[in-house]
Amino acid sequence: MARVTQADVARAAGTSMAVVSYVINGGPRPVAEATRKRVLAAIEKTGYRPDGVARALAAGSTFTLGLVVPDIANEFFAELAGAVEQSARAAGRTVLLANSEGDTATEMALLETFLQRRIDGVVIISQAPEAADELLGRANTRRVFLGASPATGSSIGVDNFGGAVAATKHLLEHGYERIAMIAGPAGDTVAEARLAGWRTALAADDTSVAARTAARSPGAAFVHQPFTVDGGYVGALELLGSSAPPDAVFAASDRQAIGLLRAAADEGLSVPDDLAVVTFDGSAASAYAVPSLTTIQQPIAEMAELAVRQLLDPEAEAEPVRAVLDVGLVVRRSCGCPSARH
Amino acid sequence: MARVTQADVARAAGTSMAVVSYVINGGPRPVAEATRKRVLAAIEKTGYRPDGVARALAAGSTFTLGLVVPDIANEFFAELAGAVEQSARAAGRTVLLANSEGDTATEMALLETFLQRRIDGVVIISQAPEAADELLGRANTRRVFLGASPATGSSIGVDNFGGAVAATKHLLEHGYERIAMIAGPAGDTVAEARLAGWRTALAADDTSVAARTAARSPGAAFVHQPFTVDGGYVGALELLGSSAPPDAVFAASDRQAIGLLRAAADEGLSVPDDLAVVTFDGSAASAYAVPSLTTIQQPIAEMAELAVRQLLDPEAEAEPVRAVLDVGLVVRRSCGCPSARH
DNA sequence: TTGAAAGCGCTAACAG
DNA sequence: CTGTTAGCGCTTTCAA
Repeated sequence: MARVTQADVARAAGTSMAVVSYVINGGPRPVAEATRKRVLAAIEKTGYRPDGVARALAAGSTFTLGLVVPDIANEFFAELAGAVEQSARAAGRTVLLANSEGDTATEMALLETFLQRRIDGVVIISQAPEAADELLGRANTRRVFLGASPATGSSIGVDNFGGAVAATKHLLEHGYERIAMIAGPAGDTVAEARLAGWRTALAADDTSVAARTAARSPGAAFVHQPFTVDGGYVGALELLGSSAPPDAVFAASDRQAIGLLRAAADEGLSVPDDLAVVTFDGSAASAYAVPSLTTIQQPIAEMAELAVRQLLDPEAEAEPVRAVLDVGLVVRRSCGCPSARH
Repeated sequence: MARVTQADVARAAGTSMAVVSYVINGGPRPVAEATRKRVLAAIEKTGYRPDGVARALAAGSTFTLGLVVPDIANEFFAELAGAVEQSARAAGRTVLLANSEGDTATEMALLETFLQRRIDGVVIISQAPEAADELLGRANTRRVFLGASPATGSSIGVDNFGGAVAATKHLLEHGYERIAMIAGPAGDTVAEARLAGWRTALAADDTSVAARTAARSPGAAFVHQPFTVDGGYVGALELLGSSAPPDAVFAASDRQAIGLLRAAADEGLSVPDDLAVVTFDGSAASAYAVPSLTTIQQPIAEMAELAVRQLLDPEAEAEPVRAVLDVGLVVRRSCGCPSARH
């Protein structure tokens, strides 16, 4: 009933612990084929299971990656977490998941416990990139930031500005004239980039009333709201209740768009007929919504894969990635495109 | 730059490693207040961070819990994962999250890596409860099953049967006569319990056409589908396309209900006017859907809390919990209740 | 109340 | 190619 250790296996195989270790790890010394077979048989026979903790202590690696997200119940982060876990698993690593709840102090506390557990690296969607980077740097721990990132070091993001421009342009091409925006929290880098994209696209389109409106009273046509369903709901009500309600809205995230849909329904507005919507993220929820949401799709799997590779690749140690991935417009129903499936 | 160890702290405090350990862990031996202060100061000064791996090896506990869910991108599981993580964190534990992808082999492999990492216990939503229980039992690892569970051991579930009865009854009270069901996968215990509840409620209501229909051709009024949005979509199309389409549907999960909503929209059916819907789970998505979904609410936080407590409580070791928690009907718009908010 | 030292189970020099 | 052994950093027994 006691735990089977490497020593037991060695005894059963009539060899030494070192050799057992070599066959398990495929190195660092070669082992004769016959010996290898005997060891494997002994492992089988004894039901030996390597002790990851002891191995981590001796080898100096836990084979574990940490992932910090603001909110795992947010489908976008849930999908990302799933993708990271998959990439990590493919690389023989396990992932420790933590929720910062969008709170800086919690985030730092989580990183602290990660460090205590000696994770090999962390993927983080940070609320305070500089502070997080500094802490991890001091602990000499590899890290890659998704979204908001510190001035230096590895980060993977998407072209938030370009995506927002594309989204807004699409709405403009539909002929909508009062294109409002539900933006993310003020000060958030990602949110600001999307907001800037929307502004830029409108400004470039001098025929639109929206452009003139935005230019004259830049505060009128958008609202800052958290990246939540509720944020989208509240923001939408505000926009729709204004003296000059929009005929289209660009929501900075799928979560907000879901809230916007709910608000439109409450106001008796039909989407896209009375109000067109384009959003940002491309989580599965955007496809399932009624009506389905035209959205700027983030390459989730690619981001996850890239992040994990950067963390694990010994070569990559020296030179950080500063990736800005492309996003694509996925046309569905909510923008009013007649040809869209669903 | 090298790692600060307990020995460094001991040196800085002018004491021994043992004493440092005592103050960090608050035992098992008492420490003079003055010494304690010196040690604390030394920890501060050196920037010492305990090594969780070494501690785990020496103490025999990793302070880590494992959680296995079928699919983290499913909002219900995501919410559950969030709740488990929160409960675990409150108890000073970290959680290792893994996705079985609904696959038995993957599930077993994940449990195997958990065991290697010597997690202190696991919370699992299993595809193969008996096999999982056997594996964990052999490894002497504490576990609690959520949903499907083995014949013995700790499990926490909800009253699936009762909830389904309540959901169906509610539809019956509305006066709907052809109440169909999108059931979960055939053979799944949870799915079968919900299906049985629906059947029972219909059978008890001898005035309804649905009851007669179900009694005469039990295969006609329900379809087995996976617990996914797509499953709901496909199932709904099948039901709606039948020669005697339903005027109400009970979906076995929120995910399926989302798909059902989409299918209804595609068919030009308005919910709840043309088709009433009640679902099961009560994830946040059910509240955000348009129309908002009347649902059987599972007590997610309570389940998580109970599970973590059972895993950690030394007393609980001997006697397993076999909890069946109550569920409640949350009335929203999709069932046709006029008074419902949204 | 404190300290010395024996492990926890494994990896990887190093020596053969 | 194989074996011996010194740690990895911490907890805890045991003796002082």
